[in-house]
Amino acid sequence: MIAEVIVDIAHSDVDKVFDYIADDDISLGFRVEVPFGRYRSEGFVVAVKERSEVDSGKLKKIIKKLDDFPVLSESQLRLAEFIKREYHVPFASALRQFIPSDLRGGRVKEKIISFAVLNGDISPIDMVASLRKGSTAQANAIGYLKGQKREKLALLNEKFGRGAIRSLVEKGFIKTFDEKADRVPYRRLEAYSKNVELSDEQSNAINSVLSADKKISLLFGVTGSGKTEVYLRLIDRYLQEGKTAIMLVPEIALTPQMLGQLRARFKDNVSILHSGLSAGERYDEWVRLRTGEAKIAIGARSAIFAPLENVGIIIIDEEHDGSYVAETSPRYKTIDVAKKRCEICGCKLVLGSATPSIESYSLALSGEYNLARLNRRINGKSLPDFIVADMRDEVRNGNPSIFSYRLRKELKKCLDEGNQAILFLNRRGFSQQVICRDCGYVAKCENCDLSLNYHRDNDILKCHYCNATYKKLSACPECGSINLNYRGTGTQKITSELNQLFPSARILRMDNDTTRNKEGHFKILKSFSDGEADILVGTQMVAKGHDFPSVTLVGILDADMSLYFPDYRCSERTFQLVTQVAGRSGRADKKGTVVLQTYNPDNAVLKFAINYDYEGFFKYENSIRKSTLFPPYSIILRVMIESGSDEEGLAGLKRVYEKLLPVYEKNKEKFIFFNKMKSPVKILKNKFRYQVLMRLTSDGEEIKDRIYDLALSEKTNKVLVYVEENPGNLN
DNA sequence: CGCGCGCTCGGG
DNA sequence: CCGAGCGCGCGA
Repeated sequence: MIAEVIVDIAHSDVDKVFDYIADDDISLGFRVEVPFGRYRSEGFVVAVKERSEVDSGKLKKIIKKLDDFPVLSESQLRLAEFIKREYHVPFASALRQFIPSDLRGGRVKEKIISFAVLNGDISPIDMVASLRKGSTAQANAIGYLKGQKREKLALLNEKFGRGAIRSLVEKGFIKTFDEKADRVPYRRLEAYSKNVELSDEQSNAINSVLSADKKISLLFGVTGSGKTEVYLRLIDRYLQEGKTAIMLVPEIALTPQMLGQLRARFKDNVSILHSGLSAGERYDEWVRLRTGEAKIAIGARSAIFAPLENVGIIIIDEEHDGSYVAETSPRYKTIDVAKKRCEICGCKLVLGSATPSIESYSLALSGEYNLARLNRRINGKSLPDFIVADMRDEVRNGNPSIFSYRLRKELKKCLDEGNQAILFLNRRGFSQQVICRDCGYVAKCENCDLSLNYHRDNDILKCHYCNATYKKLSACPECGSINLNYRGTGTQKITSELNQLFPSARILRMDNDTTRNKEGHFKILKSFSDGEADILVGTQMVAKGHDFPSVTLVGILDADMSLYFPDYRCSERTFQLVTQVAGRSGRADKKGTVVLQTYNPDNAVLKFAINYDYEGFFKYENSIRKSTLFPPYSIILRVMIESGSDEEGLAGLKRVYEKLLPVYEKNKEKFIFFNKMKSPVKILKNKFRYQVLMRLTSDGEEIKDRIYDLALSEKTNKVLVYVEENPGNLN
């Protein structure tokens, strides 16, 4: 028999099928070790057949199977083919997504633990009596084991000494046995079960998803409307039909509460895939899914590759979240992969959000998706009220602080009443835009209507989309003020100012610095949830999905920050962030308040957010995208050229540009923009970076594929070339 | 990806 | 004449 093998080398030169002679026990999906060139390589069997077209003299035998089961199913293989095609990566890169990374190279296997029990045929009293005088360690060990059924051998060795234990084993007093360890993560989570009475809206939403003839539903529910319960019911429903389920959440939302809720409901049926797991835990969870022992996979974006068969439903919570787009190769879009998986498996897909992406809502309105709504919070609670603090007034009134008068007042009230507050600092990366502290004016590009970035190195303002440059402003063109702000504030500064304003308040800080270690943000959230602090100060990560019943105040310190970020999605992101973070306030029986600090209280996006007017926002933003030709009304393509050497990088840029130029020349009507340039952040991680930036009309799919192929063919050892589609930033 | 082959260039 | 350096094609 012949096996078609993809060697596990992610390189375009070897990205093709190689035939090997295989034994009968090998079938599609097995990992195998094969002779390759003058070395050996791991590989994936992607097909088996009777005969090969290759000269029989060239054919070699598979050395061995690497696992005793196939690691990939047919449907997973088809999904891998989609990843390869869609994102132009070698087959091996696509296949690697489906297995725990430590499986490669045989780095993980099942964990075996040795246990010991007393030999039940001999009475412990006789054992002790037969010991030589002075064998206290052995006697103690017998005494210890008498009280319990079994104990880990490693622990006994540590407690009583390796010699004593070995001696007891030799005498036959202790018997040992091996057992496969359960590395089930989060086993000790408190079962956290909430009121499970369904509202009419929730029942309707569930029925709508189940009965719709469309495979994909958008579940559009305001914050606190009980989307999670809808997900759980849907999963339960498919489980009862004997099917399996995948639930994706943003990495940051994998909180103890959420995991606890799933464990409480589905017990060992749920498998948690999380970046905080050890390699062994990840492997075990993967095995539990693959063998059918667990039927629900929950995790961040990579859980879309979970080894489940017979999938009934895939749920993507907070579907608008940026973490669903992979930032490293393969740069897959989780929603697109999920759609493909649904197509292959014939299952349902539910996209849930309080603030759907412009793209998703467009598709729901056009009838591509079924639209299910949850318009009210559960238990009839109203959404929190917004108080807008105009920071221009604060500056005028001589308040230089980060905190407006209104925010201080509300904070004091909140603390006095014994409630909790969240302060949200809206910072993505570091602020490079220019804002007038007197009138709120922000410098924008004349061609693109996007905010300009300040470049410290040559002291200019630059548009990252069209490369236009402007002189640095010395005074505000609107009001003439010289009070221009070129930078933002950090969470530390806020924390220390808070300490002075409210010396007795207990403050927790949550940002990239404080959550670096493994379960850092779990700990912070748990501690806040347990009431160990009064105020939580943080960046984006405090915004998502958390449920803290005692929080009655949310402060948004600088709502403008993301509003003028140089990205076509900045309005969308701002609307989403303000809505999400506001949704943390007043979730239980206490009324919530949100103080929103801004230099632009009249800004349309903020006004829509304050009035909880998603529909209004959508119409506004959608028409801007349409008229300025930004996604979903165009495709932005960015070919990145990176090299350790500036000359090589520049040469690479020239090669790529010259390759692409004819495509542009011949298809000008499909291009909105086409140019080569230095990347805005020219040196990153010691690499010189250049780019060809393009915007294609939305019917430019075939051109897109050609650009991928032409650009990637210019990749060399020294010059890295990759393509980004609608990139999240243009650094 | 890692390798070996063969071509080229430059030094001696 | 020889060795180093590089581009290329191969692997089943």
